[in-house]
Amino acid sequence: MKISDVAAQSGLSIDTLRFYEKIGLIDPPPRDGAGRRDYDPQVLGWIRFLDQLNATGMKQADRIRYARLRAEGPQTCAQRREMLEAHREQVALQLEQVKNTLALMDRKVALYRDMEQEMIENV
Amino acid sequence: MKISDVAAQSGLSIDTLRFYEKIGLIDPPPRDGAGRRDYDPQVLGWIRFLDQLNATGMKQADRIRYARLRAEGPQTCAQRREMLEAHREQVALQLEQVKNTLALMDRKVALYRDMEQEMIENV
DNA sequence: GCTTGAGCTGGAGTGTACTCCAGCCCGTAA
DNA sequence: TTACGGGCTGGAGTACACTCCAGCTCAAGC
Repeated sequence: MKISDVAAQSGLSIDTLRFYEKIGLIDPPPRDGAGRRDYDPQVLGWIRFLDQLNATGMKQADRIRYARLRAEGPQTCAQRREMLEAHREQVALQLEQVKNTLALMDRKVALYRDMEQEMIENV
Repeated sequence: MKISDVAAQSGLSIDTLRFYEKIGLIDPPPRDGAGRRDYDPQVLGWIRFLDQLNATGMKQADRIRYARLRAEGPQTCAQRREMLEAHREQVALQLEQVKNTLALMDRKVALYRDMEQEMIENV
């Protein structure tokens, strides 16, 4: 796959893909005869996972650390598992917080509706 | 309340409190005889709400817009409600994503455990 | 065979959200 | 009465995560 295809299918920009490669989040792909990156489509799954870690607030530095362990091969399973378990706890807390905020916003919206209603009645 | 008390109880730093005031997220509190900020404890509730908007990904610019509407008084209820409803949708999507990621991480952790077990057996 | 477009590199620039600092003032405790 | 500790201001600095740019190469279509 060309870099433009990966960009289109992953939602990352071409610049971001190269940036991720530079900082070690994505393995440098092989190059074609003209020196252009030629990605294995499997990279899409990895990018999706990186996005999910990102969206749940994992820091770049930690994602890089995870990516490096992953690149080292199966002997780093235990460390990767520990990282995921630690992040899992963060995400679980986040889930509670997001639920609370959702409920709070629903209450506030209802409150504002009441206030609007009252203002109409008091004309 | 002194600024140090608000900082201690809100979890924000003193610098951040002054910064929030500067950009319009927090109303400028009255000053004591020596020119020091003297906060109404109610600000704590407002800061907690700001934190929740923050933690659910609302942009600074939008939080400022909301704060400005709030400062304008009850006639801005409808606009604030609209903002909250829009953000509510974002948060609901986020909730789904966080749930998915949590499930994915659980699967991955289980997978890594299996792999570790297998590596032990294959010694 | 020349133009066009995609991709390449290294490095500079951007936006967001703080965070820190110098140099000042003021009120309380020793 | 002087030495602290806490607070003040305006402005500079930082961290993170991209994003953009100049100037180049290469391959393919006309």
